[in-house]
Amino acid sequence: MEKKNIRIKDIAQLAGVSSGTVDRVLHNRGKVSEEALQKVLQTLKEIDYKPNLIARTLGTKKNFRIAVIIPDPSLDEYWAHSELGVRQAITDWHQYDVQIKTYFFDLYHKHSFEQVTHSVFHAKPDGVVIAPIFYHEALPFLQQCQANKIPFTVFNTNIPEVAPLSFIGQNLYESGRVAAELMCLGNLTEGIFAILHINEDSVNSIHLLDKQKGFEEYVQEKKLPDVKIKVLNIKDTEDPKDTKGIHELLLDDTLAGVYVTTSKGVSFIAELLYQKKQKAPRLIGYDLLPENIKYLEAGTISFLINQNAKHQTFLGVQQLVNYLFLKKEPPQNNLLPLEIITKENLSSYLRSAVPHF
Amino acid sequence: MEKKNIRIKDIAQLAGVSSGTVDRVLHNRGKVSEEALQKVLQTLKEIDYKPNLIARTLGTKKNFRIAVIIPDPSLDEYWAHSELGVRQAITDWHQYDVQIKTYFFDLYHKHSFEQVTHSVFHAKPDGVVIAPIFYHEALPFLQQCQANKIPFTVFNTNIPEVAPLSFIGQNLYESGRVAAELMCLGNLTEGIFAILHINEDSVNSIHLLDKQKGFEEYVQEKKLPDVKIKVLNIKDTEDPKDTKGIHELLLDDTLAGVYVTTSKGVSFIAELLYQKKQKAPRLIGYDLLPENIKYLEAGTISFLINQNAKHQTFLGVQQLVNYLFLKKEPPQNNLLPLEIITKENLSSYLRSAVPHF
DNA sequence: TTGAAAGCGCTAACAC
DNA sequence: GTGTTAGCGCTTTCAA
Repeated sequence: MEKKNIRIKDIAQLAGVSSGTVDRVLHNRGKVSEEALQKVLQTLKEIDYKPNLIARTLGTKKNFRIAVIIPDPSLDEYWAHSELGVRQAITDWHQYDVQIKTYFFDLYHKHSFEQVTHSVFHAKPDGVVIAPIFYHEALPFLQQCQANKIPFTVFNTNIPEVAPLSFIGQNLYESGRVAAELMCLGNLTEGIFAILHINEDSVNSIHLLDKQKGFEEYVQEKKLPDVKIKVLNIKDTEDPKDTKGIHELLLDDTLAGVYVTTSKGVSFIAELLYQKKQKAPRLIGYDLLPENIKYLEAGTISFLINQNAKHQTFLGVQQLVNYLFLKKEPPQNNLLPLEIITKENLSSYLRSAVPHF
Repeated sequence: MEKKNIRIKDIAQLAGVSSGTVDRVLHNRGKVSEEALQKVLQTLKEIDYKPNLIARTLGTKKNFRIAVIIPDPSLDEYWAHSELGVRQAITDWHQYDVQIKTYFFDLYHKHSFEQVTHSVFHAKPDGVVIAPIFYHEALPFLQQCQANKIPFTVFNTNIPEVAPLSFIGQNLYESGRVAAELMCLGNLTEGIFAILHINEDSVNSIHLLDKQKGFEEYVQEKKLPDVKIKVLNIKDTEDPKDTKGIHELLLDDTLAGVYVTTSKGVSFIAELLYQKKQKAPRLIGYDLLPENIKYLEAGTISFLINQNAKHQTFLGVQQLVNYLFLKKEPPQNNLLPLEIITKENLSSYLRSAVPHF
């Protein structure tokens, strides 16, 4: 019963070679005679060898440098959360020889993204974690990484063409469906449902369309003849020209619900509704930003769908480091659950920390 | 910048003692002179030493044996999920010298619980993970563990008196509030709300009362004069005497919602509602049991609150092993989020696995 | 191409 | 009490 674990030494003994040779075979580092190779492969086939990852890590002195590329957190609450995930990872790994360096780019200027990726590439890190917001600019960079065998994990938005080590994110279409479902709850089945894309950095808009599509299709499937869906794009909430549509919308008595597809936008609407103190439409938004929490607790926002920026980022780094450090292959796709946050379950979410690994 | 990490060796050097002494101080194994102790403590205060957990693990040859005590999974779907968490942990740790043995007891017979705890205690494991369903029987056992310095983590239901290494579970009062909140959504504010405790093993009933209280208080706070709450206890769904009340209830036209506090009970109600094809009251239950999933997808069940048995159990084992193996103190309380599952976000939950550590 | 051996940071046994 | 030392399983260097 007390099966001792099989060690490289054991394999060496069984195969009649030295442990060095076994190691060379295991990592096909070459410099192994055909004969020795066969002997080792043979014994490997016969037994179930699982390397001791802990010992491996200790044996490898290599000090990794990994680069995390995200939007500047000081410009955006959502990305501020994301950065917390990096922070977490940094402190987690600090004591080992893993240096995690964060590179910020300006969410609103693709040029700054290009600059950042250039300097990252120049720094030749051992791995990259990236939120590839700007598709067209990210693509060549990631291809470069690929060519140079720099592994990378991608989160927030995927770029499947470059086959990242892993992708962490959510299914946005389903996210839209969930929002629609929550909107329809309790026979809220007539009037206007508004979909608001607020303060979208234009690059993001493609993804917001996925949410919109999910929302629309759900409503369509429900066959609600008395529901009208209205879509509004608001570039800048500071610009009266842009917000005029919103004010009109909110005055409409038949407005039954508002779905804001961006995390930062919903508190703007909540604020307006809160001020006007009118019969409030149901309001659904994203993420546990401080402002959003405030209005969720006040009851102005009915639901928040949690995109869990912190967790996404943390997982991205985690999986990359595990891969580099422990040679542990992560799952290729990590679609996180679409968490529904209400006034009553909010605190249970705020309490529970990001899982530590 | 390239601060090398501080090793025990470094501390020894700084304090002018040997690494053996430092180790003794760090783990207060005694056999250290007051003088040496002070010198080491002093340098420890001056620097920020973080042990290399990886090296520590490798250095400790001890092979741990840990016992997991849960209800027999073959008797109960909920606990079947729980066991999956143990399985996960077993495979995770198998290759290291951690032997995890599961002990099942009969959920419906406290005597079997006693028997199991006896044999566990007899086996003198290095640690225990337990779902202490039977409070009165669990208490003396855990006190025994305490006295014998066998660390233990507790999940599902807490026994704070014995100060477990950690507790993993949910806040049941809040859980009830969430259920009530979901029940009231969309102005479902008149008629009967039924709270059903179904197939409760009598020991569990105390905890179900927490849920009930949360539900009732939420409704009370909402001040809904047209809502009546009805509480039913159904011991055995096979017993016509017990189920008579249910059938009557379901015939009542003013029945607006049904909240089933146990994970196994809700599919029974769903089945009845499904058959009768009547104007369905809103149905809320617990957990992603196969039957429950079926009725959630069919629309008969509106919401499931996920208690995440698998994750709870997995975490329990995980934290104990981390403590034993890496000497990593877990957080004392782990109240997991109250996850709201609907038809539309279900698949996102089914997809996402238990986080691997 | 191969084997032997040092060493990663820590633990624990063993002399002194 | 204290310092020394031999591992833990793996990687990696260095002779042979």
